[in-house]
Amino acid sequence: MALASIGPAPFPALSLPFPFRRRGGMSGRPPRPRMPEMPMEKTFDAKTAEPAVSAAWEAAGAFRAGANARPGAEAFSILLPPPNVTGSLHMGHAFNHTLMDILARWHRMRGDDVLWQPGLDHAGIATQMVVERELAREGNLSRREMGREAFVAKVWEWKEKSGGTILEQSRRLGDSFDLSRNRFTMDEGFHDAVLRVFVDFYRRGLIYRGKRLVNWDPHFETAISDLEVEQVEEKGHLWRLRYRLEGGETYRHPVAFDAEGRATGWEERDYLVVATTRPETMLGDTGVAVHPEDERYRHLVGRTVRLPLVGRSIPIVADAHADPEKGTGAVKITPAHDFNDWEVGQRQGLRAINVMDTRARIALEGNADFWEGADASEALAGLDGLDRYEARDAILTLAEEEGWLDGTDAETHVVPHGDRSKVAIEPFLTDQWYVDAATLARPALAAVRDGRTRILPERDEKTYFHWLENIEPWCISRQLWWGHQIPVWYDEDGAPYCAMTEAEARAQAGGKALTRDPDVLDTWFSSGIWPLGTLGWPEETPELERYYPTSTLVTGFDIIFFWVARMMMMQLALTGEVPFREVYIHALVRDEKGKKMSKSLGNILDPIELIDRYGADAVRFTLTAMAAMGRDLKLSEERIAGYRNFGTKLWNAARFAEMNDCQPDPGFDPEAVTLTANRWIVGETGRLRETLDAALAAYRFNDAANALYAHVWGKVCDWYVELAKPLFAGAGAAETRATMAWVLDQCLILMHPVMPFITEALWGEIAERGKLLCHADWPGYGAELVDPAADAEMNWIIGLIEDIRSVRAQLHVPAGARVPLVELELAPAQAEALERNRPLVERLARIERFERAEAPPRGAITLAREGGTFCLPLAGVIDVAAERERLARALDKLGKEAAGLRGKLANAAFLARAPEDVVDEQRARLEAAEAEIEVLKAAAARLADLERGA
RNA sequence: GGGCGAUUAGCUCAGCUGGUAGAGCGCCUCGCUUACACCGAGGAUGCCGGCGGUUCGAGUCCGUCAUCGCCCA
Repeated sequence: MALASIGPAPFPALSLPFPFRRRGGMSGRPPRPRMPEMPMEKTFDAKTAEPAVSAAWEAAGAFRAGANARPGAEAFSILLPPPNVTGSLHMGHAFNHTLMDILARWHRMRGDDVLWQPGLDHAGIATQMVVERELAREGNLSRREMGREAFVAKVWEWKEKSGGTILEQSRRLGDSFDLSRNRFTMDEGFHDAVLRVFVDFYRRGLIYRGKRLVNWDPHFETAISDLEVEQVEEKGHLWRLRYRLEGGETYRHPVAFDAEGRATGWEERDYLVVATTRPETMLGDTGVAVHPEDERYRHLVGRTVRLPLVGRSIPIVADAHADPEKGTGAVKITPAHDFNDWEVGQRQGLRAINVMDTRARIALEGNADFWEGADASEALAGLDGLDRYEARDAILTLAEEEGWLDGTDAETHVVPHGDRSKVAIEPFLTDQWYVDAATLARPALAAVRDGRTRILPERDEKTYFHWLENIEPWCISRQLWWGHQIPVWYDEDGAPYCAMTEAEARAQAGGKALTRDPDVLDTWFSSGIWPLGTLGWPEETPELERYYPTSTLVTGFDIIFFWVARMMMMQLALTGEVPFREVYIHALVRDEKGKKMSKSLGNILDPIELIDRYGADAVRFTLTAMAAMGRDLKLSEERIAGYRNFGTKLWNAARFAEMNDCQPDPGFDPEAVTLTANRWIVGETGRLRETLDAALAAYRFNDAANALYAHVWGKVCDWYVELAKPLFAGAGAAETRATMAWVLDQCLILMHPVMPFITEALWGEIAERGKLLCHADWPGYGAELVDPAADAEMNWIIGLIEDIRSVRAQLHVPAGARVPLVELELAPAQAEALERNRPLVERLARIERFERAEAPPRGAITLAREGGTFCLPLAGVIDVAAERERLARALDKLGKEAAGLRGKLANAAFLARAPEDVVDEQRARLEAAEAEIEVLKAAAARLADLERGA
């Protein structure tokens, strides 16, 4: 022991200074003897220690791919979901990163070849938005004014300047990713890989161009994919418009009904009433649909109506899309501005007339499609150029004036909105590029179905299947400037040439003049190849060979579709191999009331602020402890404070060890210790390692955190440290000191993945070490360290101490008073146990002396324990009434338990059908309960005597 | 409308394969016993949402209803 106490360090000094270490190393001086005048502080100072620990890790290159890998190690690779360049660390990242970091550190300590790959996403629309806003604030030219090239240059400039702060912030959390391998989705190599995928998919027919309705974002003036659309419920109106029948047609329309719903009154009409939530789109109407079985309108199918305002003659068609129950049962059809209407139009052969521009303003001038069959009018001219909502009002006003507004009803309905712009999406007819997602989905489904990739929790596997089974073509072109420009060139006739470079495209075109498609790719198209792209694909790099497929993907449920499913599809299409073997999907971090954290609600907890206040370890431990699989976590600051206290507890246990000269002994053999308490805590440590590994292997992070907490606080601090105090004064002092040092070292090692900073700091604080803690060997011991005899003995002793304390407290024995303990009956095993551990009981239960007696002294309190009966002679000291109550409470509880057990054991079916060991267990419990009842009854009787006598 | 999930101590939640209901915080009573007051000792608190079923045995499995939440349309 006491190895470091004199002379030079037992290990060659580390090449890395520990600025947080006060002894040795710090100022370049050789290690000095212990300096009792400089004890550890009472609390861990996270603010100063964390940067120092980070610096030590970095100086050592501790997180480089393969660091600390043993020869022939298995690879463990994990990808950081690349945050947006514009991003900053929020609680969701903190949670996500903490879980990944735990896995990475755990595997690294186990000697696996760990690669944790970090990087950033260019995040097309989000970044373009941020930079545009910046430009406006600084009074610069707008995007359009400066032009594409200059704008993109600005974005790059901005990215260099302020992008990637999130990775800096991640270091505060302790993220152990390999920053030397940092990648960006717009890096040159990555860009080439993205284009290659496009070209490859194009050639294989997996990417195609199509003219169809897309979700158009009028704010950003770009197409977006289905996933980027949010359905928002809104209060709106249903307007009824009258479209006049052509050719002087009239019909009888039912207007009065009897109780059974039969028509009893009719009126003669020369018009059809259509109901709509979007009157402004009527300019593009090319039909009216009624349900084929709707008796009210059946006879009108095939006739035409005249579109008000426009004068276009449009047919009445029979289509099941028209719901007789909704509105008037007749619905206007605008194929160019509504997804359902588009379908109807396709089925019924109706024209699609686009009446808006890219900003969702009415666009009639020069609109040949529109004017075909329409009558020019002043009213129409007045609508041209109006915003869609202004146009709505104008049209309604005209309808009222002209008498074709039939009526208005209030209605709530669901309106699609852009998830970034928050404006209503306009279904818009354009040419876009699509990925044939259905084809790509098949292998992605198969890979999860046959277990090549496992998705946890299972529930999310279902979500994944459901989405892929019903997948729609993926629109990947965006009318933005920031992103990977689509590698397609067109000749004068509009024929496309897809190639990696313009030169190649020109060669394909036979030298014709070409212009490049101005659009860029959906951000998710490039992040979709994150696994391959970061490892150097399409080159056959050693990293690709070593780390692909990656081991685990840890990510939130909100990007299962956006990212996880698409990575599966794309990687499989490119290599035939899955991108990851396991996917762990975690839930959302919410505020303490369960609300989603959002800027507008102002309920954001900023992880950096919390780290400043409580330290990164506390934040990490909290997130880990709350990470029950698949459940959202409600984060409260109190909880974080609680786990900060936990760190302090560990710190003080180490401080206690230091004050008592417990130095790690490299030759310590945990199996060789002899004292019961030492054998017991060694066994507990063995159990912890097994529990912890099992929990981490199963992604049961909360189980891991709770096991650590229960061990460190509940076992080591509450009991072992207290037990060690008397032992330090006795014959086993040396063994106990060594065991204490070992136990604490094991705590540091096992806690390190979750609380890396405080453990690394303590590791350096306690002794000179050959290695950083983050590279310490993960132990392989387990339950073989458990000595059942020592375990049973210690638990019996602990139970006895607890009983005595409980009695003392309940009977208001002054906390400082020492009392005698009288042994009445004691089985041989228990007698030996007590004999061996007398000093522990004496100190922890505040016993004055041990006595033996045949019968309980008058006025004594009786304690019944398995294998022994004790008394505390407290006559005169105790509160008799309180004791009566205590006994009554105890007897009541035991009585209930015994009754339950008796009932069970009297049940013939139970005896016949339950497994033998269960039956035996119940019998043993009944016996124990009955024995205790006897003892307590006797005690109650004596107490009654005492009360009568007194 | 379709799918998924939740309902357990005052609060926030664990409870994996059915076999004595747990944790943290909060609360109450004591306590500066030299590791720790970011602490220690002790204590109180549960028709495990309702109903029905399977089982020797159900918080745990099945059905159903209610309430809440999320995703998709």
